[in-house]
Amino acid sequence: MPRLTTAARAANRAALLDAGARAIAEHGLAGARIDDISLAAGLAKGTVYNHFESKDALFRAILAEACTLADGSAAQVPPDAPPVERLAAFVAGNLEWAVARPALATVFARELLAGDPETQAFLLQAASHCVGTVAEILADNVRDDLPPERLAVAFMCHANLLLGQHNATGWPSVEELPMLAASLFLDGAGYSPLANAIR
Amino acid sequence: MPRLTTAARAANRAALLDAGARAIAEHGLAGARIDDISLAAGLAKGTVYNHFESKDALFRAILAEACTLADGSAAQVPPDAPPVERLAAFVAGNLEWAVARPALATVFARELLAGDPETQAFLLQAASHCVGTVAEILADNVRDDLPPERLAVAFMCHANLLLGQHNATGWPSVEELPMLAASLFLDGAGYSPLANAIR
Amino acid sequence: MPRLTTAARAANRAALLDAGARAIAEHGLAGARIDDISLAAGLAKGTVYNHFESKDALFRAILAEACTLADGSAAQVPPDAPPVERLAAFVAGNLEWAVARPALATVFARELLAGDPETQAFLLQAASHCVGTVAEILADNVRDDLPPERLAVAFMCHANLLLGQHNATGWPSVEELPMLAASLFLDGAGYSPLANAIR
Amino acid sequence: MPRLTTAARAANRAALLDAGARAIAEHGLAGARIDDISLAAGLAKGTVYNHFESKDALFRAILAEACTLADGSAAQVPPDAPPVERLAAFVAGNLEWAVARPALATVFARELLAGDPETQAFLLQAASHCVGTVAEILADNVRDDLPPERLAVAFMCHANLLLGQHNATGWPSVEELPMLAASLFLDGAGYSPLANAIR
DNA sequence: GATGAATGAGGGTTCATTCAT
DNA sequence: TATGAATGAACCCTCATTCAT
Repeated sequence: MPRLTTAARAANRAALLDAGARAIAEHGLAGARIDDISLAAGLAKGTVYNHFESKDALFRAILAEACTLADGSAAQVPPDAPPVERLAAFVAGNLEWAVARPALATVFARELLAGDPETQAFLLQAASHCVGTVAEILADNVRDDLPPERLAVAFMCHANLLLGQHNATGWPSVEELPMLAASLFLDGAGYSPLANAIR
Repeated sequence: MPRLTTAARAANRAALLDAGARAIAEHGLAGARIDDISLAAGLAKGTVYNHFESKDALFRAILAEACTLADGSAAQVPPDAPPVERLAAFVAGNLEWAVARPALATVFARELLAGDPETQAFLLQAASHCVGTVAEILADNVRDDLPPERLAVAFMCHANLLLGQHNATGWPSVEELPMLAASLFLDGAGYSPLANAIR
Repeated sequence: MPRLTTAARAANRAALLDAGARAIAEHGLAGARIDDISLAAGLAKGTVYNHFESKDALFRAILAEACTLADGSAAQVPPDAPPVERLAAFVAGNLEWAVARPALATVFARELLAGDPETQAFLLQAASHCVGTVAEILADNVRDDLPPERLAVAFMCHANLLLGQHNATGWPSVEELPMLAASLFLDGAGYSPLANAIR
Repeated sequence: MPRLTTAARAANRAALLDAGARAIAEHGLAGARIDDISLAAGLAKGTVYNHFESKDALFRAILAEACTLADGSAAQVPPDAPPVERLAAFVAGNLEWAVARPALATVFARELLAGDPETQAFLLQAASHCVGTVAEILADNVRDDLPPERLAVAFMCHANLLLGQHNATGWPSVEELPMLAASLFLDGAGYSPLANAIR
């Protein structure tokens, strides 16, 4: 079996993942039809089952791909910088793939925000490096009464909420979004002249 | 000679709304079965359709009920108090029904956070009084670069995220949740000695 | 139980028969809903079952009413007249109620033309006087190779077909329809100068 | 790599059309169950929906098949012959498929005679060649007061009525039916010695 | 007798999954 | 390996009928 076939096979798999993310982003998991996904990928229905055990396995693979991208973004956060800038860099890194693959980002955000517990657990485990990085940023820089790991997830949700705002209304722009997310999270939305002054 | 059992009819409708919220909270809209909902309400399948046009109409009625409860909570926010306390009172008011009817709150939060645009638009319109109250609280107390209406929705999402935390892990407790939500939102998670000092 | 109530009860029954005929004419037996019928009669759903055993019994009662009217028309055919005129008189008599109650006529015609065997048998028995009258007219005036009873039914179908034409297109008019039906049936549509000459 | 079993697929479609015609002839459209139709065709319920959009689309396809057969019969009517014989040939041609597929003929006749206006319009359009042929035969050979197209439909109904007689009672026989239909239609049922003499 | 809410069997339709080619 | 027709369990919804008031 020549390696060209292997490359084509990988391309088919990637096409299915992409088409699946787009269908699920638009119609939800239950509303996305295997038939439509395979057609959008330029393949036949049955081919989906040559690559994935089931619709659910396809869904999981899509989430896993998003987690891999998120983990990759986390790896590029500069180690030595103020917390606000590290958080903003984290958001900016994720924004790169989220802008390139908006459907994938939509699915990822939706499950992170409101997925059932099982799916959320899967995400946290598959994106553990990502969560750990954010938690580490926050660990020494937040109020003592807040557990860092939970805040890390909260921050990711918070950033995704802003991305939803951007997708829906254009505000905030891609350029301002990372710093806005970071500063809103750390300093709040309140009008604090003193806090702003020292920032 | 109209039916005299108007009260019984209303009770049946309420039972269907409650059973529907519970089923949808657990299995999602697509996964909730009309048959199960009616049985959980102690009624037969067909009775659902004496009260609601379709599964989707039932879903909408459930969301509308949540919006009504949210609007009611908003009406009880004290007019003269510091913003943090008004926000906390808003959260506390909603917490009352959210704790009494966790499934309803779950459905409401999920759609507010991650519903499709159509559903989100429905929610904002059905809970417009609620959104308006929060926006009014925030209007004079947030950084100038942030539109109050959007922040109002963001705050509601933010509080629901914390409620999700509470339901999943027990933290934060019902008592501390309102003030935590309000202060996190206004002042951020950052360690700001000066800001904390003046708070 | 006072007799006024009895009259009202009869009126309710008549209203149900009329509404039933209209609903069935428009939507067919399967498509006509008991709910709609009772509402159109100004009554509630359950009342139908105070007057008729079942939907099917209502249907049968509607057909029986049509048969009664048809039998009445047959009774008024003049005994001493040329066959063509007697047939025309038969058609004209039926046209009176058919024009007054088009829905009832539609249901009657449809079942006569294309009802299932059971229903057709019911009609022939319920309208036996009517069929007998036509058969008697035809008995001595048709080709020897044709059985009169079957021709009687054929003639009634034939006349109903023309009524359908009238209802759909306005042609032939109510005035010309009876004689057209009779003459077409007896003399055919062919251009027969000799036959026409002696007619 | 398209499916190679195109022939098998066509056979399945034909089996569904045939089973559908038989079920609808026996129970009516509303009374025919998709489940029974598919089982009678040796297929599973869902397969019906691989071939037809809906029950109604299946019904339409059945009618269309009858119209195609009717059009084919019309094409074989000899061009140069007396009108009576051309009409009889038309009936004989249709009798061939009607005898081979009695259920299909029953459905076709029922809708032609008593279908709702929409269905009748569909039939006339789908069998336009057939109607045109009969109208052309009648055009120069009927009384001046009769529009040929309407008579064409009337003749088809008339012939179907006789076919119904044949199916129900055995009279008239298949052999005598075509000429009886033609002569009854053109010359009527009346005892016209002169007309008969010149025929 | 009239009412209309409740009932639940019944049936049309969907779609994830299988498997012969 | 890719294909796509076949499968059938699952599920929403309809509506004739019942019966407590």
